[in-house]
This record gives sequence, C-alpha cells and structure tokens, in this order.
Amino acid sequence: MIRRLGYACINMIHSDPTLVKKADRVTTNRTCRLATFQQLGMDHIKSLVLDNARDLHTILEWNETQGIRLFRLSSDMFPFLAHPEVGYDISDLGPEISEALAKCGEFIAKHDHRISSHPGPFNVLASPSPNVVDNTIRELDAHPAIFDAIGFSQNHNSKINIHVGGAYGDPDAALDRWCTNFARLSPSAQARITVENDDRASLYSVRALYDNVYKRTGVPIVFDYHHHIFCTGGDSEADALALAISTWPSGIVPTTHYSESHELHVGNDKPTPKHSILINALPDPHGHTIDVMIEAKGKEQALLPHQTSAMRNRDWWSAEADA
DNA sequence: ATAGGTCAAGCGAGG
DNA sequence: CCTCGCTTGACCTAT
Repeated sequence: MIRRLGYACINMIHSDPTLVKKADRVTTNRTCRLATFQQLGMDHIKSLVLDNARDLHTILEWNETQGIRLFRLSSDMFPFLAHPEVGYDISDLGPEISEALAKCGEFIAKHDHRISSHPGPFNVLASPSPNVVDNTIRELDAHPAIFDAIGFSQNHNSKINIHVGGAYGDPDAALDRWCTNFARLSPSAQARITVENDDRASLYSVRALYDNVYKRTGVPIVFDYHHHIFCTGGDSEADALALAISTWPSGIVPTTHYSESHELHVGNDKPTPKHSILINALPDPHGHTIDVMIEAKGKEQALLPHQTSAMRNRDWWSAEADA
C-alpha cells in the first residue's frame, strides 16, 4: 500500500514564472551569487532566508489542503549555509527567521507532515579528494541544523538522502571510503542519512548498497524504482524493494522514489534516466507499506492526478499512521 | 519584460 | 573534449 505521495522542493502552480509574476512567487529557493553576497552582505542572505521560510509555510498549508503530507525541503533554502568562507549559523540569522522556521515546525507537527532533504550531487563521501570529503561533511552536518531550527524529529522519518557518489574505477575502495567518512559525520547527521541506488550500471545497486553500506553502517536504503531499471544488481524490482525496505528501522515507513523516463514519454523506445514532466502510473508497492516521493519535472502537477480519495482523507491516513 | 549567459560544489555517460 | 543530467533552476545583466 502506498501511504503517501510527495514531491520535491518546488511548487509549480505557485512559482512557475510563466504562471506567476516574480513578486508574487511562493518559493523556498531564493538564492544569490557569491558576488552579490560580497556586495550586499549577510543582510541580503537574511532577507532571502526570511522570504524562503515564510513561503515554506505557505507551501505546507497548500500541501495540507491537497492531502499531500510528504515534501522535500530544498537545500537552497539557506544560501551558502555550508560554504567554506560564507557559512553561518541559522541561529545567528535573528529572531524573525527563527520564529518563521519554528512556525513551519509547528504546522508540520500539528498536521503530521513528513519532510525530507536530498543534498546535491556535490556531496561525495566516497571521493578520493580530501577537500571534496571535507566540503561534503560540512554540508551534511549543516542539514541537522536546518531540521533542528524547524523542529523535526532526529530520525529517519526526516531523512538526509544521498548517493555514494562515484566509483573511480574501484567501487570497493570507494565504498570503503564512504563508510569511513560516514563515521566522521555528526551523530545527528548520521541518525538521518539514507543512501539511494544509482541510475547507472557502473555505480551502486540496492544489492551493492545492502552488502557494503547497510551491513557496515546500518544506513537505510531509499529504493528508487526508476534508477533500478538501469542498475538492477541482478535483482527483480520486487526483490530489490524488499531488500531496501528491510534496512529501515521499525516504526518508520520506508520512503521510495518514483519517476518515469522522459524519452519514453516523448515517444522514443529507449528509456534514459532523465525524468518526465508528468507520470502515467504509480509504482507497485509489492505488498509493502511505503511512502513515494514523485520525482517529476511537473512537481505537484505530476502528483495530483494520482492522489486517491483515500490519500486525501485525513481519517484514513491518521488511522494508518497509528496502526 | 524577457532572453541568454552564468553560477560553489562531483561524477560518469554520451556525442 | 564538451555537454548534459542529477537533488532542484535561479540569478543577473543587457536589451
């Protein structure tokens, strides 16, 4: 059974520049260039973050009206949060921002929304470059600060999801480095990290993650249905899903990712990793209870046609959540 | 107002 | 060798 559907970072109907005037956009993704920061200073970043934080609340309210209680927080919400030179503490941004973030946290708790994050592809714990690893650790350790400022529980319900990041011609050595460097993360980051299977055969299948990451670190695996097509590790979809689900702690509904191939949507025969704008179907939960993050260019517009009345029905999902 | 070039950041695939 | 795609386009300047 699919418990919830969610979408990532952007609400199209409230932010698409072809639909909404720039001044009226509701978005958590306001950022700036380094040059602009150097010109305008921290006051500019504070202004961007405050607008982002207030708009997050608006998006969450809209999600609630649609029965959408799964959402991915953009890591762009706090520009340069973990930048080697610019980096700052959220608590230093002032009471106005702290209050706006806490207000989001209260809404999330009250309506039982589930919020996650997915830091960018620059986060490579497996990198042979010490500098890349240092930057990654700084970035990943910054995410619990975001979650704490808003007020999420410190577990995999609000996950920080990443990929292993690279193979460098020697996947085993890369996996060793990943596990070694994982131990350097703060405990609050470690408690929330998940790993996701890759969309290329040269990288990491669910099976590879299970054997080389989960067994050594206990880090749960996020199953991406679409990626699995390109990197099966020899497992069927049902087997890979079951293996990934087995890595999740009890009491936390496993999250999965679902998307469809853009190439198939435009009439070509060969699927590629590129995401389609909308989706034609929902994935098969193969008898498990899962949450599904829809990764489609159309964001909530891809999700909405697939919301069932049961998903919109508060009584139903509350009962399920309690079960 | 809009179009086009640019932007902190890593990696691998494809042309 | 360069561009794209990924997690997620958005910023900024010129016209």
